[in-house]
Amino acid sequence: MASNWIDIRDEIRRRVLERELLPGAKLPNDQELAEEFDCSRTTVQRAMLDLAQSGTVNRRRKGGTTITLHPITRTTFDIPITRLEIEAAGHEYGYFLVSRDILMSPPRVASSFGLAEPTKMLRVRALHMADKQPYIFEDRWIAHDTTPEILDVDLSRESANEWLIRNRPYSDCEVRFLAKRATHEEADLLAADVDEALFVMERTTWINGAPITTVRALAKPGYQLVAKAN
Amino acid sequence: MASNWIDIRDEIRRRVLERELLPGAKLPNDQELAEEFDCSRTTVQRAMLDLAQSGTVNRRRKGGTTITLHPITRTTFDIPITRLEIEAAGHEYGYFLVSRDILMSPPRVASSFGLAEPTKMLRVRALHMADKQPYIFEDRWIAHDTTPEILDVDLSRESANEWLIRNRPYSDCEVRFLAKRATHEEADLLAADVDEALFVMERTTWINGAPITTVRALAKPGYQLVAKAN
DNA sequence: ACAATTAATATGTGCATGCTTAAAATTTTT
DNA sequence: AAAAATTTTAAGCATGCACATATTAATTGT
Repeated sequence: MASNWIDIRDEIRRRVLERELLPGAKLPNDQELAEEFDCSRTTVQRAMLDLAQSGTVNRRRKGGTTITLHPITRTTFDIPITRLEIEAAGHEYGYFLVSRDILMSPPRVASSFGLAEPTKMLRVRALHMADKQPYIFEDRWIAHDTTPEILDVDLSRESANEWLIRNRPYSDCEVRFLAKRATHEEADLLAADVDEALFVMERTTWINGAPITTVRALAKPGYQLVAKAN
Repeated sequence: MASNWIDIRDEIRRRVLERELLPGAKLPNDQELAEEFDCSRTTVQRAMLDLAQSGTVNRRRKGGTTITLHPITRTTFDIPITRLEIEAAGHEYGYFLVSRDILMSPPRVASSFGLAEPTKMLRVRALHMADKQPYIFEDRWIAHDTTPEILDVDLSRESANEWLIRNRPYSDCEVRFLAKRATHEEADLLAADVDEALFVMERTTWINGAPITTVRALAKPGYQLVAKAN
């Protein structure tokens, strides 16, 4: 008779799905649910924690538990290291440094860090390849004042991304997905047509508020990011 | 002296950040950590649950807890209902039905449901507008054999999405992000240039294995999806 | 009428204990 | 001796109970 937390979660989820519980509806409190499901309040709590994390319900102390008013699709994407993504797909990984310069960051880059003023940064552009074919082109800006060691790294051998992941921890990360038309140069690098639509992943990282790096990764035409929701 | 679960989580996270714990490293078991942090195993378990869900550690019964070998960027996106997204941004929402037909689904659509054979489906194309400007164009296919009521709905007044959300629960959902070049017609509808790069969100839903709907949403030029990771 | 205080209530946290699972070690079988 | 079946055991996982904390509502004081 007594339920475990997964049964409870699934049953509440079913009630939401079957419209027995409508968006905005208030659930009985944990104690009452525990009686209904013939278990302790802890077990109900465990189920509710999961439902709250998946965005199905909202919980507020004293306010109780309510079904999320406006249904959303909550999706979790794992963005891997490009080399590993390529190798996991069974392809041969290749890496090619396109350019390495110390430049003033353009407004787009400064603003992605939330900075008003452009600063001098290390800009690294590189190409990741799968089975000799272009896969992802990355255009990276590194705040070398917070990570001076990067200036001594041979970036023609290893991608800045992998060096940074091994050596420069970050505390905050912002991710941004968008689409962008290929410029002449980008089309050339990615073996794409000019004006081809490219899928773009931008990532910016900070350590305790200080900028580390921002990268715009342009994927080859046809690239897709897939996830299962719910 | 005794720690709470958030302190423990943050301390483990700090050790990973500071490279005191390297990728692949094995953590002490919950019992030992409980002694170190002067608390019960349950409290450690709670911290570890959180770390596992954020992708920082992997836990295996008997195998113990290890730091994730290949760091990934795990990001959670909440994709809202378009009307609410527009209204939340303080814009006036507009909706316009472009077409409504019963057609054989093309291979692309059949395969997104995992079906080999094309079937007859209801195809609805509609435009969502923000302050009279095109915002998102959606091209939707609905399996009307599993949802026959949709055939009686006046889709010139309400978007199929909102009707479905209110009336047709789903159990599984797949999300896909990509970029696509605007065709003449798409450019026209979205007030974009031909060949403009469009950000595309595709969502396919099922109820217990049976197809419900698949939608390709083309966002206006400049659209971005943003999330904080970690 | 308004602000400050107090009470009530629902969720959150921590601890103790027992259960479940998967890897490793052992035994049995072929 | 190798392979299959079994037992052991070391980990994480789940649950029941008691207490902490936040938020709302009611009450009291000015």
